[in-house]
Amino acid sequence: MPELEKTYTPADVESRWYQRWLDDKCFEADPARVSETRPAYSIVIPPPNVTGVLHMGHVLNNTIQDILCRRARMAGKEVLWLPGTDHAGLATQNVVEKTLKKQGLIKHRDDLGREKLIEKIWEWKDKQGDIIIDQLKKLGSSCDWSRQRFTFDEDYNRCVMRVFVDLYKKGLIYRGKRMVNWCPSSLTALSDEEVIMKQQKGFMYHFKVEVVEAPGTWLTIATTRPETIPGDTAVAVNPKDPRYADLVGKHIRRPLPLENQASIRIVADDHVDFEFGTGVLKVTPAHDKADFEIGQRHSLEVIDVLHPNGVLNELAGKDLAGLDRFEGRKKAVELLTEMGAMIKEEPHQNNVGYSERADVPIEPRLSEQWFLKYPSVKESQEVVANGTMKFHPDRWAKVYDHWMTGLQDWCISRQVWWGHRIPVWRKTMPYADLQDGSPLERAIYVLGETLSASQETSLSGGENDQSVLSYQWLGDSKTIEITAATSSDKESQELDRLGFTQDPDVLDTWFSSWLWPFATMGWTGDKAHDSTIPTLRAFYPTTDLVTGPDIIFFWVARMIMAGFEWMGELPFQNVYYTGIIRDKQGRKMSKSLGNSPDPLDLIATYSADALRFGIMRSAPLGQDICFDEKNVELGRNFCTKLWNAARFRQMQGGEVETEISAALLSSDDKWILLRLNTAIAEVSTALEEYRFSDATATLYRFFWSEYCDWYVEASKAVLQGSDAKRKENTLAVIDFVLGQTLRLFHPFLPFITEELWHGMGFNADLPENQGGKSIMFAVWPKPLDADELAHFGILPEDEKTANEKYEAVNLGRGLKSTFNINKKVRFVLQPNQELPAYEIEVLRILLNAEPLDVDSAYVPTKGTPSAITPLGTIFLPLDGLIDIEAERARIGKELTKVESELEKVTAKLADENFTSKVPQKVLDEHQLRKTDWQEKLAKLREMMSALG
RNA sequence: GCGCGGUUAGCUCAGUGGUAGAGCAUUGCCUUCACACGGCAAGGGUCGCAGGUUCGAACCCUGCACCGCGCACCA
Repeated sequence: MPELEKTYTPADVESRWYQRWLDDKCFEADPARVSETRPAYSIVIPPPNVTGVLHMGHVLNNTIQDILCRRARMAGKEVLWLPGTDHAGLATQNVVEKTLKKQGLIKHRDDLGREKLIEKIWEWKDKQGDIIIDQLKKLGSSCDWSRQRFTFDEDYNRCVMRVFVDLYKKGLIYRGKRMVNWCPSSLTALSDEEVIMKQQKGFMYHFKVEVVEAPGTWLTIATTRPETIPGDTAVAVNPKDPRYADLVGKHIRRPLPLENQASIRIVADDHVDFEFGTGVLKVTPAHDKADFEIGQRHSLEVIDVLHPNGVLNELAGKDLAGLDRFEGRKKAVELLTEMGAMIKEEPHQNNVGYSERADVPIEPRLSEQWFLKYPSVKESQEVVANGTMKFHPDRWAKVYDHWMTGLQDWCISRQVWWGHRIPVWRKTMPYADLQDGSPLERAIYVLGETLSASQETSLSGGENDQSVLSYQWLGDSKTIEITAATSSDKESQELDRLGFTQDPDVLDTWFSSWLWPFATMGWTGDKAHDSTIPTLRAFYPTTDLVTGPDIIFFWVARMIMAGFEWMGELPFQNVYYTGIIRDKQGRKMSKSLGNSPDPLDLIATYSADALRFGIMRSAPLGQDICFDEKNVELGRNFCTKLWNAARFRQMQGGEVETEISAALLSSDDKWILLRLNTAIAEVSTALEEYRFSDATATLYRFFWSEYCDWYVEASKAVLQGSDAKRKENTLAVIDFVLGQTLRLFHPFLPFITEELWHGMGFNADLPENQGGKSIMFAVWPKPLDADELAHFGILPEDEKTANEKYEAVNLGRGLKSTFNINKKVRFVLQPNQELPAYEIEVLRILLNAEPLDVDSAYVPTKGTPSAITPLGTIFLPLDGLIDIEAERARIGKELTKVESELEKVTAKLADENFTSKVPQKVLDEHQLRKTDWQEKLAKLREMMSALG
């Protein structure tokens, strides 16, 4: 056995083993190895942004995935943990643009232009993109890096294109002019999910307007956005509101812009709540979703007074034009005040939608965008509702169901450059020109003859290449607008060549992410071909998904729908939702607060194992995690303890023993084997139920208190003794327990367990693929079954035997502590049963007694402290140092407690209400308790009177 | 407004009807030949509040309060 270093140096060990695992291809999944006896287990990683750096959320999430994967490997499964990164459209473009600006290379992205900027981003990606991957490796993540994917790599892009065209063909994707969430900072449309509502403290402004038909009659309007008054094209009241009934149909004079105080209609609309404000609503169809709808109902004009970047335009009037929307608000208030229209402004709290990414208020804006009607909704909703797919914790199923019930079409187009470009081309041309064109054009021409006003047809007819053409005759019936959507490279090149213009927009990042579980496995969309792809066949659907509940709509729900739509099957069987990491004060960790520790610093200080253990220990199922560095420190301490316990074993010498002789087992041996059984069962169950903090708690308790504090200390009676045979047997027990323990720990602490596995020689004599090469393939422990326990002669009551001994030790130590004795000291035991020499020796060692006299006839000096234990009475003779008062006080205190407990239980048993209704088992328990307390009381009284 | 989660020792949390628990922190003692990143021991809780069910409630029911989150939303 090679000797273990006195101190553990994780940095060296961790990098050395990680490299070794890579070299040995330990993480690589082989579909060919999957069989009935070797089932597949798979996870796809939630791909971190390419620009990202590892934060505590990643640590939590990936540690959990790694634990699941490593445990699955040990359970004999063929494991695929498929890694990769997300191109993260807008976020990445922002980061690169910002950097280029900082470097003074550009002032605006237009300085570079679309193609050049995309080139720059690719450069950035190639240079910076793998940072987070390297960081995941530092954490110990056992991903199959040979299969690493990127949501914008060539094959992946093809998947996205194919899916788009497929949905387009199915009529689920459409283009339309709608009110969308517009981000004035990023200058793009956003989906509803990317808008977060924030509570705002602002003002409600009340201003008056005069009714045109009845001069002198004024209406008061309440608004939070006076800067949009120039865009007002009506005011609305509730049709049932008696206050304004006679004004409907009349007009008011719009106060702004000053140079164009148009007369606008008073309309009646149910949307208006007459309790709110003054019951009069200004209607700005261009800048409010509800107002837009009112506008539709009443055919109102739409006046857009804002530039896309949130600056007021010329339609806002000369006073406001050129001002930012917030400055414009102040200015509008000033103008209203000057003209005497302002009545009051009062503080007002309302909710404003913010762009999640840019953190600025969004503007509802009418624009032409691409929308998707979600596919496979019904199956997706059902699969979770009926429990076929399980959410952990399951309360998220309700949240999911609620969202799925109220699905709104998804705005999938983004006005940025970095992303999958919408594969739609357009060209307007005289129909006649098609006749002499390219084969494609001629084909269109031929089809065109049969076209009515607008029609769709498939172009290629090929099975793989999907494309669809649609036509729209323009007014003169001689010109047509041709729209082509295609996922074929060849066709898109042809379209470019023919002067078709591709749609400038790119797709929402999540439109690629939702294909992740199958697009990463080689999916092409060609059913015949896909059914032959070994990876897809073996590993889809995946087993578990581990993610944060914050992306349940963004990602999880959409992946489920995509899974059904293109694979005809759910994408994963279980979804585990992690908690959100908070700091000690309960605040969410964020860059801006600077309260998120750098995981790499933590790894450098405490080791990756320590970080993993620390975070798992504080991550209960379904709760947010309150992160405290103390937990990582504790993880480090735990690793040190493990290291030293292994060293202790090594210092006892001898080879690794495997044969345990039943005949030579001590009560302590039997006890630790039973405790190990319990630990194995608890950890296994906890992992199956995704209760990671419970699993670590069990490991901690078992190893630290049960194994180290009790078992190892007790077995020193044998190890320091002279019986070589017994010593050898105890070492065999220790080796067995340590070997099993290392296995149990491995998913949590991959590095140190691997180091010790080899350092202790546990790998020797094991087959290559079952622990010989790496502990990660060692068989997961299972508790000794009834036959094995019988073989070793272990009975359930053996646990009690040892426990009684340990209780006696506790009480003896308590005596010592009470009297401030901290040296080896003489104890006397008056036993209530026959005790073997071995047990007495264990007691002596654990009590640190010198000597421990066993004497049934012992007569203590008056005032000798004593304790009643399950093994008899223990005395601590203090020759000459007796403090009778102190002992009397101690016993007195205990007497009080015992008396009150006895009183309670006696009262209960005397109550007929209790005794007549309670089950027999509970009654027996109480009876027993009563007897115990009575016995104790008697002994204590005896002790008290012995004090004189 | 609707929904979800939480409220137990100074802190972080276990504990789904029968004697209130763990780790950390605190305090005291101990450098004993695996480990001071250690060992031994001690103190510390009317289980958010108010009702109810029950022989018995931290646990089940009702209401309330506070903290956090999600959805919706009235200008």
